[in-house]
Amino acid sequence: MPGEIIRPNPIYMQVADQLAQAIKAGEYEAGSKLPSETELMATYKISRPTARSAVNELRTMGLVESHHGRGSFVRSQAAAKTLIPRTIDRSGQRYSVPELRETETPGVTRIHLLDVHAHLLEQPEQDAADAFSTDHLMTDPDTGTRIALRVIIPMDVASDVPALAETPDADVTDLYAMLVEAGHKLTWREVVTARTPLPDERVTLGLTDASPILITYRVTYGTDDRPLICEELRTAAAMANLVYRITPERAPAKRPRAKN
Amino acid sequence: MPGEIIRPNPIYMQVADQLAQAIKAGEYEAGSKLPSETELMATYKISRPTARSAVNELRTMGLVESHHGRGSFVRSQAAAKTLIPRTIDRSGQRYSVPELRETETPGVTRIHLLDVHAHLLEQPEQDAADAFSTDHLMTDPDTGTRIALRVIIPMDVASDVPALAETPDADVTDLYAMLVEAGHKLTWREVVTARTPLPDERVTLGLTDASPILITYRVTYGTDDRPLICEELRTAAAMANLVYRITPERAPAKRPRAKN
DNA sequence: TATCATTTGTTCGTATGTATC
DNA sequence: CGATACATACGAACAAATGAT
Repeated sequence: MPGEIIRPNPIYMQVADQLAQAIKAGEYEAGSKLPSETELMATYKISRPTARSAVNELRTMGLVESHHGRGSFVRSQAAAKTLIPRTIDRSGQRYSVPELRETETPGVTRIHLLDVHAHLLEQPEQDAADAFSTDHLMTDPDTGTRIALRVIIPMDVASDVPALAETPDADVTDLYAMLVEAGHKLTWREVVTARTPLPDERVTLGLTDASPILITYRVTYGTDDRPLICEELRTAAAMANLVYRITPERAPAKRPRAKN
Repeated sequence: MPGEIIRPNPIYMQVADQLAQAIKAGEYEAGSKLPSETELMATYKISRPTARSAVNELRTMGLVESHHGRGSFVRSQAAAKTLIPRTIDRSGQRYSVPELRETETPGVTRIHLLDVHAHLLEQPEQDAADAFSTDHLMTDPDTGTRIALRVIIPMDVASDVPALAETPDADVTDLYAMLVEAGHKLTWREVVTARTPLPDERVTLGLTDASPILITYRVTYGTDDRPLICEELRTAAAMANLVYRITPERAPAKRPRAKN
């Protein structure tokens, strides 16, 4: 039994803990109002900064959301979420992805590959290659959920498949078709992570708080398992979930992809 | 052009923004020390609470981590992460999942189905059914990353397949085998989300901060697309990523699974 | 329409505790 | 031991959004 912390937890943590447990236990219904900061001050005999810190904890835990001038409200635990299917449909030699409503016309820029993309596209670390980068912004018409999609096409791939260089902002489905046209046999792998959004991501995704965003990197591999293009999708985890269909593979743990 | 916000952003946000951009631009190397709160107070002519708020933003964004008495340090952006393959291997009639090192002997409890699980397992909302719940805790021996896995087996499924009720804490691979033995033809679908950990999750996953955790719900479907069991996996997104292999489907967007 | 009380958001000041070097 | 640095906590004031009067 190694050194447990004897000193009691900070007050704001204790308060946050009690409120969190009460919420999880259903003592506050979804959508109902949390006690105001003034009320918390009274019931727990604490100062306002402490009360604020406690509520702040609940906010970063995603349990409540606060509204200026109104109060803090319990988030519904199972809110209606946009389900984003991460599947690919096949019809003959054409591969299509589930459609998403495009909000703006995509913008194409020429960039140096960042570390993450360079690693996924198996580019040499130093002297990272140039690439086309296309930013799409989609919106779910039902829920208003925004989804950002960035498509990365390395220059060397664009050289081999000139159609890509002409319309790097085409639909992903069409990009796949161009690669097939160029004689590639396509396979896909996707890596999923999550993090708290950066300030500019909050703006583009229309987020009001710092709750986590889901990020997926989908890499398209061509002949000889050569990585061709990378799609990076970002969306608020509280608004949308990803859905995968898992198909059993015959090969025994093919390409486990050694650690970074 | 509707009302853009003219009022400048809060000071602490502006400071956090500038620091965040500097970090992203590589002006602070990974592992290097951020200016101390006192320095921030001087350079930006702000008070201590404001400086603290700015650093706090960077902390919840996962860009820095603070150490009592030492300072705040820039997190390495591309830390070595455990890659968790979410694939299923097939060998004859046996389906196996990639192995994870078990840390503790799993504990089995009997529970009422929670809303999320009930929804995924398509149980009636009211009078939610009972279920076996098994908690596994795994650790990546290389990185020390902890992974929590919970397996949910509804009672009605356990009744139909008595082997499940006997050893609900068996390896998932064996659970699949029991279902196949009972005559089921298995398919899988997985839903991925993310959120900030609750206090107790921080303890079980050994987290020091409030950075996001990845959560996946894998549902195993049997004959007639009947949902049988649900696996819930949780791990820190900063420590581990999920890897999927995407196999094109012939059917056109089969079962889009209407929104919640 | 205007006013007012309530509530959260931001910012300052100050003090003390505690870990690190 | 002392200097530095972050963590916690209190008090105070004003701003801004909201909803009711």
